[in-house]
Amino acid sequence: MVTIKDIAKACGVGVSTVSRVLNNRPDVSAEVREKVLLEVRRSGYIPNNSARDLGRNQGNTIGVVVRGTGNLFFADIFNKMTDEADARGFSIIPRFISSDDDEIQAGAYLEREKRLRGIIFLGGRFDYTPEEMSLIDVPYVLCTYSNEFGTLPDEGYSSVSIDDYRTAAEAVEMLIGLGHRKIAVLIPSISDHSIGELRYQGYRDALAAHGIEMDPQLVVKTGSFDLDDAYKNVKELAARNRTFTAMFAVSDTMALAAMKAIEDCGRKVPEEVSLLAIDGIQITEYSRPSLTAMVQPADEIGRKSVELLTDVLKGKPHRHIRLKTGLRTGGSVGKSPETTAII
Amino acid sequence: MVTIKDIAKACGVGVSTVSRVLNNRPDVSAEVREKVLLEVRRSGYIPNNSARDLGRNQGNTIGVVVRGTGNLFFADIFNKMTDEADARGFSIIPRFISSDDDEIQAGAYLEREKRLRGIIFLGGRFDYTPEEMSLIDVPYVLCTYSNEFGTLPDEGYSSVSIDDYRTAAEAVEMLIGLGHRKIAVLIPSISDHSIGELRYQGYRDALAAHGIEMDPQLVVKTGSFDLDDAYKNVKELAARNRTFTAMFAVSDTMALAAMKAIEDCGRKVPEEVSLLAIDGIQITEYSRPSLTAMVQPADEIGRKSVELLTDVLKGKPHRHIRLKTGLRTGGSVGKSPETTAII
DNA sequence: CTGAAAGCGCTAACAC
DNA sequence: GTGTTAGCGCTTTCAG
Repeated sequence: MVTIKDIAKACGVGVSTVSRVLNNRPDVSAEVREKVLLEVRRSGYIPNNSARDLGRNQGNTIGVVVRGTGNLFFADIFNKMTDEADARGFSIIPRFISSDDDEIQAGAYLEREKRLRGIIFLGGRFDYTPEEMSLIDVPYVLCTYSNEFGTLPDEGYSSVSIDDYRTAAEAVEMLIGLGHRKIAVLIPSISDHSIGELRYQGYRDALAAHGIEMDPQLVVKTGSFDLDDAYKNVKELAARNRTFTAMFAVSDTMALAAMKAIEDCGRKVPEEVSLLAIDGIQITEYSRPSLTAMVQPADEIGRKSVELLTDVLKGKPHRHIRLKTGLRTGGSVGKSPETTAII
Repeated sequence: MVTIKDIAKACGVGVSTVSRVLNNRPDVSAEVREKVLLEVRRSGYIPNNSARDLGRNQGNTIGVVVRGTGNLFFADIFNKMTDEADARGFSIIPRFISSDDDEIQAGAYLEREKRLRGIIFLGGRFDYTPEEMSLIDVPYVLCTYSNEFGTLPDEGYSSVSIDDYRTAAEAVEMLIGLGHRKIAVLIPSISDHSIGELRYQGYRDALAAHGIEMDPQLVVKTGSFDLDDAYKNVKELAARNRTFTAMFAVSDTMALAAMKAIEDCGRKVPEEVSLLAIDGIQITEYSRPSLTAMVQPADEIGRKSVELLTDVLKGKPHRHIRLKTGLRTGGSVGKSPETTAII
């Protein structure tokens, strides 16, 4: 194996000079730099990352803790993160944990084990406290969520997310605009201080703003993002309650399960029940009818997360980015059948 | 930061003893081991990976080159790989490349840059030659595919895959058994020396074995695994050809797009057209009708890939594992309408 | 600008 | 069994 010493010897310079060249340090004469670079290329030398990391007592590794396995939306984001990290000279080490596990614990462990420079939390709770986060000693960014229910100072972390509350409210308002009054909501939990809670609030407030009384019967809490749970719960609702004409689902894939459940109960989407969701991953465009969704810009979320983190690593201050969602018009949303009847 | 020296000092032993305990070496007395372990836990000490790697002159990193971004099936597998790697004390560094990129090139670069111990190729071509693979200097395993069209010696690499040819043939035979004769196939390419080609051969041979002449019109080549391409191509076929009563898709998600295309052309699944695919990811169970599929054991594929690689790293010989697929009965497959008519 | 030398934290002989 | 010590390959003072 060719090491920095070999390069130094071959060029008749000291190792520190080679090190300087390798790290683009300015204090090397042009000709020496040229010679070293040439030898590096000739010999196919690639610096040993472990030695580097050990030497400067830090790596170029970013940990990504993905909470919620099987989340197809996260897969897209994660992909883009690795691309962006590569482009910026960082490696990404992923850790997938289930929604039941503690992401902070996982992150803290990963940080020490792998000497991370920073951590990106992809999916998680909104209620961290400074005490809790003190376990994490490197900069971190919350991805797809923020700290709405917690007490973290803004300047202590970065975040990239959509405005969950607003997006949900807009979605529900769109349904209201189409004449829907009995609007169900499909959600893992309304009080877990997680993304679902925020979207639930958007739903609740949108109804209230339009003078619509909320029917607790129509709040379907599944306990998870799992499709099977979504299907079961919606089927149960649809079987015993035929009043609702629309449903707002906090996730794309849950909406797909809901669509099946609703149709399996003999009700048509969108003629009898409209279905609207947040996320907008590609495959839900191919349901029948294709799912209407508030699309999160997955690529941008992934890229921005890495950008923010590396910026902080370079000394820039923490930032909080809110990305816009776009409406993907599908065929799952229509006017309320009751409206139509009245007309 | 707490280091191995701190532990040693606190326990009144030498660093090598601590090292031995940390590495589960047998030559340490039970009581010393106990004491060290206790102090490790008390202090929250976590070994520095870089130093470890440098010390033993090798990392514990496995590279995973994922070819084909957006492949939902791969996401599942990749997940499980990281779990298994963690459990075995390895980290995984992923690299996602598009189907147009060269996975060997990507792997070779990753190997040198990150000092990989081994590489897992998730998705790729089947026609590698030894010359080509000589770029890769560490053990590697081909995941979800093998070297059917190439010239690699079996003992030079590992692989984990299903029997693509057999699985495809079985799928088509199942359709034939239900009276179907005009069976279309949906596939990226029939001659790219990739997974599709193998499955195409299974399709072709199954037809031949049952004396059914293949209709070239019914071979839909999309050029990619992309859903949009699948939709467009199937729609085109369905618009001008109403003879086929069944379609075999080489991937789940393509099948979903096909289902939509077929129904958008006014034909019913499964009454008029049966649809059968390979992969079996969860979400395709929630199409309407739910997709019937030959399910690949994603979890096992992921875990076995890592197991095989780490085994080889321990000195064991390369192995080739063929995992069984299981039929997931959905609602997208039925008897041929022509059969029914005859009865 | 450049080189010598002292670590970074751990592993692995080697001696006891 | 256990401690001592010499590296692993690189970064980074510190002189010059």
